[in-house]
Amino acid sequence: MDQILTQILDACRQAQDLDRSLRLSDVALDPDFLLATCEDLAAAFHQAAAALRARVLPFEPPRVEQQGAQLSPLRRESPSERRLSKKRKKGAVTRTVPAVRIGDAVVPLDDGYTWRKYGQKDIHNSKFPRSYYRCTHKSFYGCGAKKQVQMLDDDPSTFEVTYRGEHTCQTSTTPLFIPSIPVDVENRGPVDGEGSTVQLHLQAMAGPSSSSQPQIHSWLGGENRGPGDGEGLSGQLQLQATAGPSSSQPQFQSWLGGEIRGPGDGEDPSAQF
DNA sequence: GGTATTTGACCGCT
DNA sequence: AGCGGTCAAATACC
Repeated sequence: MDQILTQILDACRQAQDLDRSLRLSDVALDPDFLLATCEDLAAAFHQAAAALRARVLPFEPPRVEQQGAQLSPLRRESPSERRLSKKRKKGAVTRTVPAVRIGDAVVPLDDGYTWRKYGQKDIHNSKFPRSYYRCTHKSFYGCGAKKQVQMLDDDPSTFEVTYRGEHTCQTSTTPLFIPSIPVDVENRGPVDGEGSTVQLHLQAMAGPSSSSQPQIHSWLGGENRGPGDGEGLSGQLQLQATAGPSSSQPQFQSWLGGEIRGPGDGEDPSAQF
């Protein structure tokens, strides 16, 4: 548990650092810096939340649409996908995952498991290669879980992730894409003696799907800048941090929109994220 | 030295 | 025959 608390506190410190940076204004004018920082923050809180879920909830596989389920009308199968779907084995499940930038690399949002890459292939009629991963604990626990990751041709900010097999290992953290429970973490640390409060609120927002929405936005310069624009987005992860008791406005807001395809959209919003 | 990643080759399915 | 999925040797990284 100490390790989880350390993760949370580290994330909180990052948020406080950003708060200070924003007050200094210079770096606050750099959208690239802000985007990178927000994404780092999101990843840090995400990992802490995953670790907490691993403690709170028993093991549960990712709640995702079943393979072969009808796709959203906004997301038609490409020829290659149609071909692949014929070949996919029964039981495989696919979902779209927002991309996050970690350093120079763009990777799918962490799903809470640890994976080992064992292959990569260029796929016919796809611009981007497909990567193949298996559970890191395959050798130790004989865990047969695998996943395939591929960037979408028409939306490089989104990855299509296909899961196969089930995790039999117990050491992996519980996946992030499980029924949402609001997580509120308050850290009333002695920073600057002001009793700064950093709140993390992860919540799923129900609504009609809209795959045309960009997946990740910086709060500066984007078309979608806040909750108002978020209406109608499905499966959004909201990360909002406020710092300082005297703040009359949020210091930053990062919106990560992870649309989840399939007929389940809107029917069972609690199953998203 | 151990572990993870890369990448060409191989195999099975359609 | 073409393609996707996996293997395994080579390489990189810690």
